[in-house]
Amino acid sequence: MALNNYQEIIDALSGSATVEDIHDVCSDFCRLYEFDNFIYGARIPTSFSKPYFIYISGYPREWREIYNSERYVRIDPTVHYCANHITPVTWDRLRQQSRENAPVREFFGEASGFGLVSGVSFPVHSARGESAMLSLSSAERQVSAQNRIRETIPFGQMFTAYLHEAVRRVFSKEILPLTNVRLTAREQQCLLWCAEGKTTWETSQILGISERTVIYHIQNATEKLNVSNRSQAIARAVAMGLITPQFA
Amino acid sequence: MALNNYQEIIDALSGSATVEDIHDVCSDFCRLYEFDNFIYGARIPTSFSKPYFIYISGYPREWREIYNSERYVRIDPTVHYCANHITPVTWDRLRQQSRENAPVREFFGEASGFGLVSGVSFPVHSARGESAMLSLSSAERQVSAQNRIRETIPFGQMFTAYLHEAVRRVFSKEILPLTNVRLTAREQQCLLWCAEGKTTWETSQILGISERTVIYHIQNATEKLNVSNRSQAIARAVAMGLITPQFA
DNA sequence: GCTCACCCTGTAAGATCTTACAGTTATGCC
DNA sequence: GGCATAACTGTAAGATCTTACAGGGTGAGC
Repeated sequence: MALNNYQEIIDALSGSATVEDIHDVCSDFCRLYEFDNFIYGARIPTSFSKPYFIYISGYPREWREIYNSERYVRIDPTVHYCANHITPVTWDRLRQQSRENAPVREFFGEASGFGLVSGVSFPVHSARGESAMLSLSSAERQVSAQNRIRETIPFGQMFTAYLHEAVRRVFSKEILPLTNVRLTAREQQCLLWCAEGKTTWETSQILGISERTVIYHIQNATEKLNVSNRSQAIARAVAMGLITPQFA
Repeated sequence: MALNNYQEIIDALSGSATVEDIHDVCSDFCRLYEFDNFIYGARIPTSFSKPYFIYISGYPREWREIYNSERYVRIDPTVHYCANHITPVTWDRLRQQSRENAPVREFFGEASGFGLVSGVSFPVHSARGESAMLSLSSAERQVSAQNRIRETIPFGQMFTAYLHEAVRRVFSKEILPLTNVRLTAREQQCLLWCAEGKTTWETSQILGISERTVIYHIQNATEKLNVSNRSQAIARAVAMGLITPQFA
């Protein structure tokens, strides 16, 4: 498959049905924009203590194994950056920012040994609390790759958004039961005011219904969300964007 | 100020210190990519029932007034789309999707009367639960504007991300006191397990501390977050990304 | 030595939430 | 009419959370 421009790549993403399809499209994207490798990671907020992770990786297996066993995710500045920002970042910049930080310097050094010399990382966050990132790497040094990387950034960022949507679609069977709960209007309202710190009685006054009915709705929401109490229902509902208010 | 490419625009955004500066950069962006007008809106999750809204608008004042008084935000499909998606969308597509929906058809028709004929909307979501969107409009019909719009999309999406960051920076005085709470490790842990549906006693067992101490930490977190009880503390902490776990 | 931030713990009364029991009403669809 | 869904309500025991009281301990930095 030869793809000539980003529009075809985006269309190919929309048509992908399996992880392998998506992997291939990412490889195509790398070829098109002259990167050597990629890795995509997503964190789905199915639970706070044990979220659901999705990886699609073209990185060397050996590096991935070292990365996991050494728990490099704790010091990997691309992960930390992408978890907290919305704009792309070049590894060069992260390297500069953490040049005082010995473990990070060593981390970048070790990665270079696997051909991950320079690169750029794209964060993306969904309205449902999902965080994802795509890193594109090059074996060239940043200096020579710099201009090419800079020109690629808009396309990489758009690609990352579509990539995450595609991943979400492909993994829908696994994550939909956990993320596709539908609450009724009353359930949302009761959870909303509860999340605002109102007691059951206060909520009943706000909504003009009895205290018992508020309990009833929150109980139903708790069952739908498959959680064990009000606090967890609120946490899940907020994380999943279920009680986000309208733009009004 | 004449800006020739998107990189200069991005740099100008980074240098902007006031809403007016940002407004000007948006106008420049419109000129550069041959759009006629723009509007940016952001929703900051300071509260669920009454979030904090930020608008930066180049739209006709008269249309904005009609929009507000008629509460068009309830039917505006660009708002609904951007609140739930991460990829850009052309108004053309939204129009097609809702061609069965009379109020939306009329909404688009009325907007056209103010020069808002065709356009594209870019959503962006932050890790802190903020939702924002940028709409770029053209007085041309979609058919003739289509190709230009399509080519602009990657740049528009990147611009939107940087725009939101710039807005966040400029409005930091207003929103930081509400969004920049720092919780200690223990406070985060106690809230996390509480958000996972654990009781105080269960949390104390997980963390290896007494029940009283868990109450103590949750109480401190509740005060820092300036909220009234555990449920609200969890809601706020989740919405602000304070108890998001590490990528591990 | 002092301050500060953080972590830790106990008791007890009262407020609030959870869960069990047991229902009524309205709407829309087959 | 039967069925499903959603909204609504009451009582009561027991679990859990909130708030008030009152403390002790550690490490970093001035």
